[in-house]
Amino acid sequence: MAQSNNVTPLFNDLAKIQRDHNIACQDCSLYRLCLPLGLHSDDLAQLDQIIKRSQSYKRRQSLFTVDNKFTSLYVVRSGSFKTMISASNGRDQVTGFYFPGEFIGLDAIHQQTYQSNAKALESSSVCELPFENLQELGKDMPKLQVQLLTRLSKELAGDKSLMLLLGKKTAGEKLATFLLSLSKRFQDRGFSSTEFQLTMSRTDIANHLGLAVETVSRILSRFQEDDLIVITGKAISLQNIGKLKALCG
Amino acid sequence: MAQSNNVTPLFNDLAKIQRDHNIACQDCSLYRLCLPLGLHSDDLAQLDQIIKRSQSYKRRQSLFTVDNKFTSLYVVRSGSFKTMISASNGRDQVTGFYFPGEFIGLDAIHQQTYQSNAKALESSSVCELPFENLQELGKDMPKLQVQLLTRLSKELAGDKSLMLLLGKKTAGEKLATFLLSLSKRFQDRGFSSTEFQLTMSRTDIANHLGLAVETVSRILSRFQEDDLIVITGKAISLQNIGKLKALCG
DNA sequence: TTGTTTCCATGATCTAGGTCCATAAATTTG
DNA sequence: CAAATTTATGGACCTAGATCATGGAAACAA
Repeated sequence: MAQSNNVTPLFNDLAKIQRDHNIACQDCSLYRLCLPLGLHSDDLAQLDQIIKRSQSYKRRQSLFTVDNKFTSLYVVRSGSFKTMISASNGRDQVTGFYFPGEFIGLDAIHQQTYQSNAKALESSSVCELPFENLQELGKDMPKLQVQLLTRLSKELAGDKSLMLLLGKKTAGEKLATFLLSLSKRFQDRGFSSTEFQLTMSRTDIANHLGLAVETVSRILSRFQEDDLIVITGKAISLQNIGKLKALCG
Repeated sequence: MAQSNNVTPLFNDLAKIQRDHNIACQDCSLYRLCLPLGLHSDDLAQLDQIIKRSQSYKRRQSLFTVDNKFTSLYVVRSGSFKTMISASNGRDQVTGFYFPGEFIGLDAIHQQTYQSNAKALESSSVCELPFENLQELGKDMPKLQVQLLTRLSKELAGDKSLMLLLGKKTAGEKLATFLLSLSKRFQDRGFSSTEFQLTMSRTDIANHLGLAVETVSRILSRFQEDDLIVITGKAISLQNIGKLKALCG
């Protein structure tokens, strides 16, 4: 492709990438889901200045790893990430998946070191928010602080639900709940709530839900037999959201 | 006891209770663990004014229940609490236990309604922090905001560890991890790290760890046979913290 | 193109821990 | 205080889902 004799498409792609990455918060399609929500335009301009945009990560590349010094919060701009923590004996737990507009690193604030490994699931990009600058800014911008608290609180509530899932639900209920949670998040982001890509591997899903990979495969096959979903590789289509909801327990 | 002809002990008890409950933040034994950490004394005085102290709850009494309007954060002053969330079919999950100096209700900020039921495990008391006042105060008190963020972040990190426990650990590992987590928290509060009361029922423990009550009983008995612990009803004594740590996985 | 590796699906077996039951101890109530 | 209820323990059995094993399909490298 680099030696293509027609240079226009490549040029356009690059231009588009530039544009997407340098876009100001107020023009960003994620505005509604992201930190600046509710800020006045002059506050927004200040926030804009401290954000480091345009950070790209390839599949499997780490955003940070456990015990790295905590410097910044990250907001997913495009693509997706997973976070993992490890038990002393090597077993690990995928603690979350993160999609555009979602924050990564919130659990690092209290210790000033990152508490997990964060890895890109596909080619992805983030906005980096240096925490010190953010705090500095927050002093004169109460709404920013409220937004941060809200973000943390939301993730906390989500994790409590996940505890219910991990502790009390059957394999089928876990998968149904997981698929609907993804559906909801994609819908909130303006994507289809019924057709999307499972950017994480089956192994990641299994791990996250406290199941074996084999179980995930089997249940997904069963869901397919029951006409609840159609799966083709990583692409999934939810055929009967009502029944899936009923299965969540 | 009310008709005791010697009135002095009762009078003293009441005086003590009064004193304990109205004590100012700066004189509180929980100061080090609580919100005011790092505030200057005039800031502290302001915080003192918005705190509603002296709220007592009896065993089983609710601090709040799901979907109640969120108005305040609570800090445990004495005693202990549990929080629970419910699946649609009645199964529920104990999402946390809370001891003196710990915050309850942080996951309610984002929805403005409480996300769980919070119940006293014994006669307990809390300090109530009306959130609006707290936010108002936070505008001129950056350190207060940082403290709040830190609190949230800490609970978030704890919940991620709990996900690892629920998803990946065996029954024995779960119990060992749980006991050591309590031990650590009591130690931080200046209590014994080896001798304490399990104020929650075996059922609550089982539920929290994603186990059956019977399993909890059996494992605790096994730990006792192996001279790791001594249990007498709700009182527990850790005999071999080293071995317990090794069992955590 | 052909290894090489990673990922996914599915069948066959095994087991940790759940469920069910009975009893005993502790706590609450009247 | 006894009666009633709740809470704790332990045995017998069973099942959901883990583990083991195999083969095929993508993804990746050389």
